[in-house]
Amino acid sequence: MAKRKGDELAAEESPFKPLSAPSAPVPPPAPEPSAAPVAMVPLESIPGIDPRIPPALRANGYGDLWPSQQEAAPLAVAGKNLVLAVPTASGKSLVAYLALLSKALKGAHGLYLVPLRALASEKYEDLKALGAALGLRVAIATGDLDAEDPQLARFDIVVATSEKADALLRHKAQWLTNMGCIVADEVHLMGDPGRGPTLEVLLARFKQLNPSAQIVALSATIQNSRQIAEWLGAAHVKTEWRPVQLREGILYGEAITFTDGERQKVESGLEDASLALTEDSVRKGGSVIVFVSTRKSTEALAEKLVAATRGSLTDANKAALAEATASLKGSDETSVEKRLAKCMMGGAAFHHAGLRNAERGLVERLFKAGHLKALSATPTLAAGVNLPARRVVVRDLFRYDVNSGNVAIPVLEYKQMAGRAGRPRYDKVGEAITIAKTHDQRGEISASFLFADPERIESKLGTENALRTHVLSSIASEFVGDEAELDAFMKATFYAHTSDTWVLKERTTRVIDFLLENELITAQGDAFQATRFGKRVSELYVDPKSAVQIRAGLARVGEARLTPMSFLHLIASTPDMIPLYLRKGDEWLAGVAMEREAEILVPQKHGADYEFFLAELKTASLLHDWIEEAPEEEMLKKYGAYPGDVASKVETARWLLYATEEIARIFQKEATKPVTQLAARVQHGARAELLPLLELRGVGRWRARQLWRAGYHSRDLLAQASFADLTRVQGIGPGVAASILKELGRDPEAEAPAPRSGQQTLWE
DNA sequence: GGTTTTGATATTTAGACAGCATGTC
DNA sequence: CTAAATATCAAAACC
Repeated sequence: MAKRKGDELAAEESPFKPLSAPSAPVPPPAPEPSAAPVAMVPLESIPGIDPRIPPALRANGYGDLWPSQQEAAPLAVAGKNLVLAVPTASGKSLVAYLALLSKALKGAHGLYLVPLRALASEKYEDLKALGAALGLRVAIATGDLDAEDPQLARFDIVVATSEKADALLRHKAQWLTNMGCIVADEVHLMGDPGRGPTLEVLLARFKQLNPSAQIVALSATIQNSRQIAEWLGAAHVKTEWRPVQLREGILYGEAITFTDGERQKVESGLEDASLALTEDSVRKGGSVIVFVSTRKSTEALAEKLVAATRGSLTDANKAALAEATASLKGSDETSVEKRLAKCMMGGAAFHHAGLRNAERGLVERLFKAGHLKALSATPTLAAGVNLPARRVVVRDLFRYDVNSGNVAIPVLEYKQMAGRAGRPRYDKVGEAITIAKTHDQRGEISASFLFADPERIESKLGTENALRTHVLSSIASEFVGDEAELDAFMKATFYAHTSDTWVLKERTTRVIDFLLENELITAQGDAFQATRFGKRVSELYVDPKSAVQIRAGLARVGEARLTPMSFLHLIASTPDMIPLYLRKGDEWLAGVAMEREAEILVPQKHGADYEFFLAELKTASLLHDWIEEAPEEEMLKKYGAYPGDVASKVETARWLLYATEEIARIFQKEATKPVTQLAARVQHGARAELLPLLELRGVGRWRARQLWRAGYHSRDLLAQASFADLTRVQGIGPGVAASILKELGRDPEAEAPAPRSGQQTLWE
């Protein structure tokens, strides 16, 4: 048990004593998680566990059951419904795996739902290894990852994002309707206004489709996890235990005061609080993540963090970082990458969603391996893949919100960031530290974050936005055939479980009206049926509002001067595309608006909405530059965007253009061709002239452009080239050249010089 | 004379799922 | 409408 230093002082000054205002009493500290040896329970002693499971787990590095798992594991194995509310990194995945594997060994299928694609990969790797040891087949299904086999039905366990699972249900994947076990990871996400309703509807649907299926919901510790358990008819297990003890504290001046009352001086010569906290920990062999509220802060801070990390780099660290930095420079070198490389050489890095996925992954790997000593990050890192640090500094507890200025971040979010502290196997304790600038702030932070309970989570299904898409999908997938069935389904949701349903009823009626008016569904008496349009919209997984807007735009095709910009703006004006921010220097967009007026398919917005129109145009303009092969660095500057932003806009555009193409197939056949071509251009980021070359395997935008420059303007011209000529083209090596010729029906082996020893060729 | 520091003022603000059918430098 | 950190630019201090 921690010894209290300076009790007297603590009694007077500790921010953890009750505050003066009796109306807001500070709850007493939670019982200390015991750092003492804990009673582990062997896997083999779980009642009824299949004897094949424990050895498979042990072979994959899992040990005995931690206290946090001991109550839940037997329930999971016995096939019971379960809501497990535990802190991050306390081993809740293992409980889910136990449930899935137990069911699968009995021949029932399992589904593991996650909110992030990166998380899907992580869980898939885990389960694949376990499955291999048990003779079970595991697959992954997300928007951007190969489902190894389109016949997902053949797999015993499928890992999927909730949206992907929802999409599969809309396509009436029969195998999904008789799942034996459904795991919902991070169920507290049900309270997210954007994506929560999908998870909620999905769980309600599974409950309806197969009431005997086992549901295991994993949650962060939230106030009303019991309520979720009641809704799901599940046992509720809540623990605070963590394998690595977590200490939360507040830095004020030069010392940290922890919630147990202990004080600790920060040893550093650096002035700035975040830097001092970093140097203090890194010098003692620790690692640090500093959470801040903006991307810019993340970069500015990382540049300064170097002062705190550089001194602690070993030669091995330096070598690894030098190698990694070199790989970074291999790609188009943008200023963000230069900046990142500079930080990395000093042992620190920044991490936010503006980085490309590869860059984010690189930073994560280097930090995990201990080569990077400190990271500054936006909340991406708190919700994403498992990336712990010995010390977590939550620097910014407020974040800008468009509606209300700077607002305190949710307690749940603070807890998730704090929960990243403590690396199992490396650290005895993890520290989560916030910074107080004034004496008063200490008390405020303590009461509002460290000792505060995370918020309740509330269903966000009651908004028309959420209902529009889910009511349509219910009807289109024939889960619901009339008003009574719709009511019955709505009554089975978490929303209905927690609130009066009259609001829901009223909004549902309005949504039905919207769907009827726009001919997404038809009604005969009380019975509903989706139109061809409605069915397709549901399957395409776009917001019905987007689809209606796209249809309206397509109807004007004859009146406008049709260019790529016409369609790019059409999709950018859709609620499924989040537009780029409008910034100070963006006045040029007004000019574009004038020039392009004849090309725009959507009626221009005026007055107060003019800025929205310009923001849509900005997004469309970025996509237009992309397909005109504008140099990336130039684009990033022009739009104030990051590489990751371009990638995400391109991804969304591809998806919406496909939807546009399909909608055109129904209503405006003559528009399909230009849209198909545009979609290909967006996919590759290239002008139309390169499209034939881009169909070749191994040829992307860069190689295609090089081939074009070398005079190969068509596949025919290319087919006549000699192997030697091709290899002289910038970016085309012997391997690619051979593959191109082979694809064009030539026999490169006859022409190619014998491959040098050790060099791999494509046709071996 | 040129450079750095200081200070007032202007500017900006987290994240990321989905179709379908195969592969960038 | 709200806030705070960072960027920017000009003036002042410094070498």
